[in-house]
Amino acid sequence: MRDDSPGLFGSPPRPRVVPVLVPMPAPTAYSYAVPEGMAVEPGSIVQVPLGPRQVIGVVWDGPDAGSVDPKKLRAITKVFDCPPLDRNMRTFLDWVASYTLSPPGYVARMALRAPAAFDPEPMVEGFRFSGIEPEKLTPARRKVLDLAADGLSWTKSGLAHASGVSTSVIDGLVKQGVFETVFLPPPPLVARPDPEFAESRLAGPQKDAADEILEGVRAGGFSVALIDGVTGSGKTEVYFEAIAETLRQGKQVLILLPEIALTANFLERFQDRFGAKPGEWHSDLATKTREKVWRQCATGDIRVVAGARSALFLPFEDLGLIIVDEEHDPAFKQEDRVFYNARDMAVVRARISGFPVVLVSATPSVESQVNSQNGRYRRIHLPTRFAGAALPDLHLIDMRRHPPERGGFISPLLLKAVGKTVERQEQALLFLNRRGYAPLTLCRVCGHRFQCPQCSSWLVEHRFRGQIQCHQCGYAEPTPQACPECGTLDHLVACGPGVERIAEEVEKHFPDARTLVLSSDLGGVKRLRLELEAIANGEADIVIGTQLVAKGHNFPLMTLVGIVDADIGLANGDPRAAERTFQLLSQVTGRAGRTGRKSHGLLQTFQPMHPVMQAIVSGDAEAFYDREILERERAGLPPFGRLVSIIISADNRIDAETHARQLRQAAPSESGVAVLGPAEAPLALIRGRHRFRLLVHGRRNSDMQGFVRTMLANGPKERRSIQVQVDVDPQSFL
DNA sequence: AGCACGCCGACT
DNA sequence: GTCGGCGTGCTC
Repeated sequence: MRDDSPGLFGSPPRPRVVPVLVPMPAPTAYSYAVPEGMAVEPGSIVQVPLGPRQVIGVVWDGPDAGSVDPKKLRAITKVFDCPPLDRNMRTFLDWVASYTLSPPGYVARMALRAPAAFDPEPMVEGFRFSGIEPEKLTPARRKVLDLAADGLSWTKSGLAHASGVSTSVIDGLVKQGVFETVFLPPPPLVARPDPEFAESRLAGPQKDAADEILEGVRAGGFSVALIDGVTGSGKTEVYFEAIAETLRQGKQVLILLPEIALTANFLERFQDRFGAKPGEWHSDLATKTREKVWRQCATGDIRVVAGARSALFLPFEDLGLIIVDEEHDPAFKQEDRVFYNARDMAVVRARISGFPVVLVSATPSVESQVNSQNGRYRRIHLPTRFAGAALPDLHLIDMRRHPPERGGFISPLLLKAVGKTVERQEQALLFLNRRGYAPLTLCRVCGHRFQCPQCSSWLVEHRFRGQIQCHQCGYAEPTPQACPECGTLDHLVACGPGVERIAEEVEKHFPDARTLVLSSDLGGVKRLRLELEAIANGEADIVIGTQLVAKGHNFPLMTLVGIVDADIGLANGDPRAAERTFQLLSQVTGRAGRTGRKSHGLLQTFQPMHPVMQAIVSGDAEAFYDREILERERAGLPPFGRLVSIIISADNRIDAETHARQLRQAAPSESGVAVLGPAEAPLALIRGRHRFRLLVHGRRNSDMQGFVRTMLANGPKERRSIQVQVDVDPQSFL
């Protein structure tokens, strides 16, 4: 119990009260009392009581609002022995909360995603030669003592291993007092990368590009560079030099990669240059490792982290550079809870802390293109491939003029090209971004379509597995023989192609060729690895692959890339459809042409005049971007406008949440949707520098309507809801 | 987010 | 008569 005896002047001593962010959707920090003798400061990571349980929170900035009923006030349970989140980190978290319209407690929680990392790692038990000779010196004991005679400390297993004896030998020596127990700091997770480990082999344009980036790194302070260049132009080698320079300055480095690109291949390349692996951070890290990485980032033991988007919220001790590789990749966007794009938030974190960011992509996002055109980002262009590897020759196949034979999906032109490639004993890649056998199955008798019982999207037949699967929620069942609607047997018909169906067609035409399907659903990572290796060793002639072939894997023997349906994704209502298609097709066709031999790309399309198709075959990316930028500007889409809907929930939270979910799914991808209570709404509206329109939920919304009318020019729209659209200048994150 | 509480429909 | 679904309110 607290001391509540009267103070010197008669009034009870008031406990110190501090704001604490707790993992809850509350609009502001909660207030907690600091027990006598407990030392906390802004950024301290603490445990506090919240309702019936204990939660992790962070002491926040500013004086406590003092508005909480003192009777409600509870005390902080404990402070963790852990570096507090620094001022810049706190500013960053506040900024992200405000920009994404998210509760600050949720954003803070993203920085505290390591359950038991907040207390120091336990010391490791070790042993040191005490100077006392053993009574009996056996050969095994001799070996151990030879190693440990210098008085350095060893772990038990380390010493046993190094001297080639079993641990019981050590146990015996410890018992006799030959070794004394010491406690060692836990070993670092990864070794320190050495900027001088391997000499940089850059020359020509790569060298110039690296020099230009180094200039920014040496100058210090905030800057953004955008490196662009085709696959194989040496982008990674160039940014490795920026990392080396930052390490020389004694600062930490973060490399953000799309989840899938965090491959062994990348880690090896890093190790070849720096002599050690970077720390890794991604969603399927073991809890223990996760905690170690978090902790060692905070203490500075880890100098470089390569991670997925959530690594942006690690509490680095002294971060000095962020690299965002494949910056255009949609995987940088988080679309649940806190909606953010890690690429943009990386720029914000760098601006707040005052250090450089390097964005990297062969096919930059339209946003970054705009930012580099208007001078916000420094553009660094790598014009050529390494070692003279040529880009493939690209051509369109007009599917209206060269249709496939009945029941097929590959035009005679593409089949011919595949045939020739196989004859020359080279490899061909057929790309189709559709898993399974057919995207839709229906009954020829009654027209029944197989739909997911859980989420109502189409069930996709997977013939290899004998299943029909939902690609939305993962639901699966064995492929039925009879129609569940009318019961007719054997009248189910597959509509449209998937990779399995393309494989079937290929095997029909080239029965002697070795055909391989690469798809994320066919076996785990291990199998995929083996298959990629087999392809590199020339153990396949024709590879049929989904999206995953676009991501960073190289196929040195590939001389033909055929895009089965280049038009997929052009007409799906996403305002980024054209951009995505452009990026995907560029990445896939970039897989070929690293052999030194002549290579080709053939794109099957029904829209040969479409600007995306034209830009791809002509290699004129600028033309595509210029056009896309104009269209976006005209439509007020990102990067020129951001749609933010604020839903004010008066008395029906469930409806409002459902509505919010719908809006999030339907709206352009950079939009924000916030659900607020009536009390919070005015605050949010005034705080933001937004222009907007509103959506109010609830039956009792007359008071809301009055509020909205005075707040905004346009009043209530529908009976129960008023939409507020907030257009935020997306550049305001700078 | 989690948890308790209170309100209505369907059952041992 | 209760069990349990869902909707609502509260947590410093």
